[in-house]
Amino acid sequence: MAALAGVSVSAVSKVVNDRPGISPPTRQRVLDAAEKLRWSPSATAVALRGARTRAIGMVAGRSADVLAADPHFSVLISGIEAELAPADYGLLLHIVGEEPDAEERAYRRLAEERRVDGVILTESRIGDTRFELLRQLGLPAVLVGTPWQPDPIVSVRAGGDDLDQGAGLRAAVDHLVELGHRRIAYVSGPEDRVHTVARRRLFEAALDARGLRPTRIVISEFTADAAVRALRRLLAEPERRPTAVLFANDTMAVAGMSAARRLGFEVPRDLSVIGYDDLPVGSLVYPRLTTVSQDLVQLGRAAATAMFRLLGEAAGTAGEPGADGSGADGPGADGPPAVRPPTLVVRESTGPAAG
Amino acid sequence: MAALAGVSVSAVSKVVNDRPGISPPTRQRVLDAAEKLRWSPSATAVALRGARTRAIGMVAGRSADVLAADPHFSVLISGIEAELAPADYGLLLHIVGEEPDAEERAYRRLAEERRVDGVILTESRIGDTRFELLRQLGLPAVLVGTPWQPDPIVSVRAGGDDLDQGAGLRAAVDHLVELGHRRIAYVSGPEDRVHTVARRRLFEAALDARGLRPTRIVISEFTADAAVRALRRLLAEPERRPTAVLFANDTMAVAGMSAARRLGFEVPRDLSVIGYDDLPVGSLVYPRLTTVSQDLVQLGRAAATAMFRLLGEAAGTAGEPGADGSGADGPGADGPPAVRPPTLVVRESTGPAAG
DNA sequence: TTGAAAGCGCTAACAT
DNA sequence: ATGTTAGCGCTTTCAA
Repeated sequence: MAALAGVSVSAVSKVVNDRPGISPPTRQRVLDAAEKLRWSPSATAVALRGARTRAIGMVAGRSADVLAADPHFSVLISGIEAELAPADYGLLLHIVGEEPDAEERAYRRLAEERRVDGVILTESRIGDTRFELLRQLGLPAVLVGTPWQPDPIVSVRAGGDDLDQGAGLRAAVDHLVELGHRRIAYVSGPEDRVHTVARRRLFEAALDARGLRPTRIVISEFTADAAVRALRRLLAEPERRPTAVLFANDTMAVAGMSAARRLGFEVPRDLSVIGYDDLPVGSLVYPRLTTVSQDLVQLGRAAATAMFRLLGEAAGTAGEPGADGSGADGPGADGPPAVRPPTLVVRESTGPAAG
Repeated sequence: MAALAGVSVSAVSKVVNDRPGISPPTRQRVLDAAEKLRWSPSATAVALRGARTRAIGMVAGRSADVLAADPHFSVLISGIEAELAPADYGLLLHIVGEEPDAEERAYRRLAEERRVDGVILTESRIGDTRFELLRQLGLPAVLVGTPWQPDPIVSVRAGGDDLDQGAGLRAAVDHLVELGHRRIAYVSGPEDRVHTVARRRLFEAALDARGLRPTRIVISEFTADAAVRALRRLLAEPERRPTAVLFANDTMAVAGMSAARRLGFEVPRDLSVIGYDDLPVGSLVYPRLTTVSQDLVQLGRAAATAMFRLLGEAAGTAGEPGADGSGADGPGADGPPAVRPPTLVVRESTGPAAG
């Protein structure tokens, strides 16, 4: 456009980027022309020139249908987008299969092809190699969760500093103990994830603090079927039967409740059930699920904010270093991304211990 | 890279694009160099040059938390991604608020900034203005669903041609009638969506075919609360009380079942319930939800495939017109994207009519 | 078979 | 205050 509609190319550039050295009349003419032609700078050209793509990447190393069944991920994405959208950033999603190198390839492409300014990682794993990879690739990264070992990667998690991480689980155990429960079981997920292990440990610690030991810990998988199987085993032997069960997440807890009901146990009369995450499904079912709630949407927002901060610093070499305060310019660097610690939400799936 | 690691820039270009006019040795040298340097063409530069961004856009005109609560969308995305990923296409997501012009702005940006090669639309609406807008913008578009009025836009839906669209609902009604139900209610969603109206009509037609009339049709909203309220009204007057209820989607159906249970009605003993979509949540609950199943993942794949076809044609003006058959090149143009018609999946939430 | 060179739409020096 | 110009990393004629 530019030349055709008014003046010269650099004038246009200066106007759209709010650079000084433009007279009000010229400025206005450019704005008018842009308006009339419905023109706006080509993102590709800008990216080519300046290395800013205004897109953040996410790679999900799971199959499409597993992902579809797991709302956790989509809730997180909602949060991330909530922050990205106003800054006019896009989210570039890449769902790759379960094969380990598919994931690595995806990150490599993202980096080599310069498609995104940075990536957000989730599902922190034990022995995670992604941080190192991303560092090699020079791709700014933010982790949602806790690194498996001390690592300089930027990360966000509910409760911020680790001190508050266990608050929800402690409240859950206290709640059960006050209801008279003494035999409390925990159904964990696959322990190659950091958060899975952390939650289980936090649970054990909370129980320990009340002088109790877990009745059972069943390591299973993150699927509804696995939850059902775990519950079945838990309820099989009458003499060791728990009166309450905590699950590693809401989906498993809901599946567990159904299984209990199917086996003839009424919730919460015969068995109390507690989930983790506080997904919408928890209040859809009957009885409504008591759960440890963490603000996943907020967590997503925090991750995006942290990413903006990271990019702001990275771009600091040549960009606008000061506070021009004009807003509407994307990455702002204000307060630290704080996410409230997990809390217990008592609904209907917990009650006094049977007998 | 190129020059440094071997020969000349155009040689490299020819190699990576499988263009003729390269001797095997040269070719090999380029490949080796690229391998060693872990180099691959910059997506931005390619896009700038050739108008292909290898990204598809999607704009969701809903607030982040509404979206989070609705798995429908994420399942669809899984399907789309399943097709995009192997072709090395990315999905650029934009979640904008409910404000009407925010959505339009998002599409405009996508088009003006040339960030994507095309967009996939969902949630076909009555009086939808998006097709026209996209046409103006010159952005290739594929609709998941049926246009509200005859429109040249490319669209995909379960059952392909409209003839089979009602199969699931007919089966559902037949199933209920055979179980002895005569008073069958339908809880619809907001009728500004095409599919909402279509499903309700299909239901009425199916009922009509059996010589019955719907006991009640309650237009509500697509939320769990609304479903609960609707059900409450439905069960309020004993003399007109239905023995079976169909819901416009699974989430509402699950919420409805819980509400029934809370009101003292046992499902399916006192009330049969049928959902629509067949989302994972349906088999998580007790009793497991009988539902009209459509293959949402497949629908997503079909949309992506249709998009590739569209892009292939659009690019045909200057691109490779023939069948070079080398694969790995992205948009293939094979069979038509067929998605199986909706079918009834009978689980546990339906049973013989009470009394 | 290979290389040189002209842009794609922008931004940032450098003139004017 | 404004215009000119050299690339960013590629693809693609066109010459050699």
